[in-house]
Amino acid sequence: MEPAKPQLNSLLAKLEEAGKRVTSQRIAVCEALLAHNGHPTAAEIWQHLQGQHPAMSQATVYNTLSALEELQLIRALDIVGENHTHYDLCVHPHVNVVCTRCGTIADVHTDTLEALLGLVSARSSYQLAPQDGVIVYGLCPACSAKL
Amino acid sequence: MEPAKPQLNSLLAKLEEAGKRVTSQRIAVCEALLAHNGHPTAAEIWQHLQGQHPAMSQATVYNTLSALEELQLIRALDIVGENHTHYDLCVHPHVNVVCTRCGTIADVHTDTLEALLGLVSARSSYQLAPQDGVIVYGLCPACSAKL
DNA sequence: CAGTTATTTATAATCATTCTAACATGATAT
DNA sequence: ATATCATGTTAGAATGATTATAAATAACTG
Ligand SMILES: [Mn+2]
Ligand SMILES: [Mn+2]
Ligand SMILES: [Zn+2]
Ligand SMILES: [Zn+2]
Repeated sequence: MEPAKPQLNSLLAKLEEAGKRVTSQRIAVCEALLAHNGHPTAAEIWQHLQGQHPAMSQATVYNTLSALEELQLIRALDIVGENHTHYDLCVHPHVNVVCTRCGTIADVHTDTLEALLGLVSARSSYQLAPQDGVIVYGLCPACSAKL
Repeated sequence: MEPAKPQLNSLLAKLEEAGKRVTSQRIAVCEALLAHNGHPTAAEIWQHLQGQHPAMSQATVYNTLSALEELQLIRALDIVGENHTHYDLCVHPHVNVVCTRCGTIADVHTDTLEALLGLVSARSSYQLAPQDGVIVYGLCPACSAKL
């Protein structure tokens, strides 16, 4: 049900298509995004790159993530209670379920979300972005058990 | 369709019930929240109170909002691209539609959201908070027209 | 009232993110 | 190729919302 993970080549192709240069730093950030299977933060990407690209500046990570976000190749998730922005490689609309205790994020893919977005667009007259996802909050099974 | 705005007395009663003292500062913050019909930030609340309560510290506004949030009397909204947290007095699950150009927030109340949340809870096994709402992003009619 | 605790205040500290300016790199045009 | 120009990278400084601290104040208890 859930869409296939994007390929490195397609990310780089779209960067180039947008007139951005495909630098070694941008390739590395894209690779790190693909390597992380969840919803990484800028700091996590930067840390992950310290081994292979020790000269990489944090600003470059931030700049690259911003560029990818503007091209709608990734999505920024601002999560209440966390001070780092998380990024989502999956730009197909889906629900991100965040545990308010431990921060674990689960993805739920369902066409009920698309139904909701259609309804919201019609009712509000807002033009929604085609890859709008949502965040909901709760307790993950492990944290629920611990209470 | 949308639930009635909460009363000042009910907010204060729940604070007291939770063992919190009902101070003049907390009353003022609650009043300011009720007076603002939208989704105010801490800074907006504090500015609004400058006239009547010029000695009110920003920390008190932050502390009061945190207390109200913990008691689930208000909800924090972290919006991508804005650096201030917004607060929502309406804790009935609904969709907050944010304009990515001008920041205007519209509310959409629909039971499709509750259907979605039920489905998400079942599929993810997370225990969702009873007043979980969501945020979606788009262009408001006015901003759409300007492009 | 006196004793205890919660709250408020002013201020400083935190820290994720953005800005700056110098340098490096890649593309383009002679 | 070499010069020129635009774009990207870097280290470090600046920003600014939020949080922490510690002293002063206000509310509750008996
Ligand atoms: Mn996701
Ligand atoms: Mn709302
Ligand atoms: Zn958890
Ligand atoms: Zn707008």
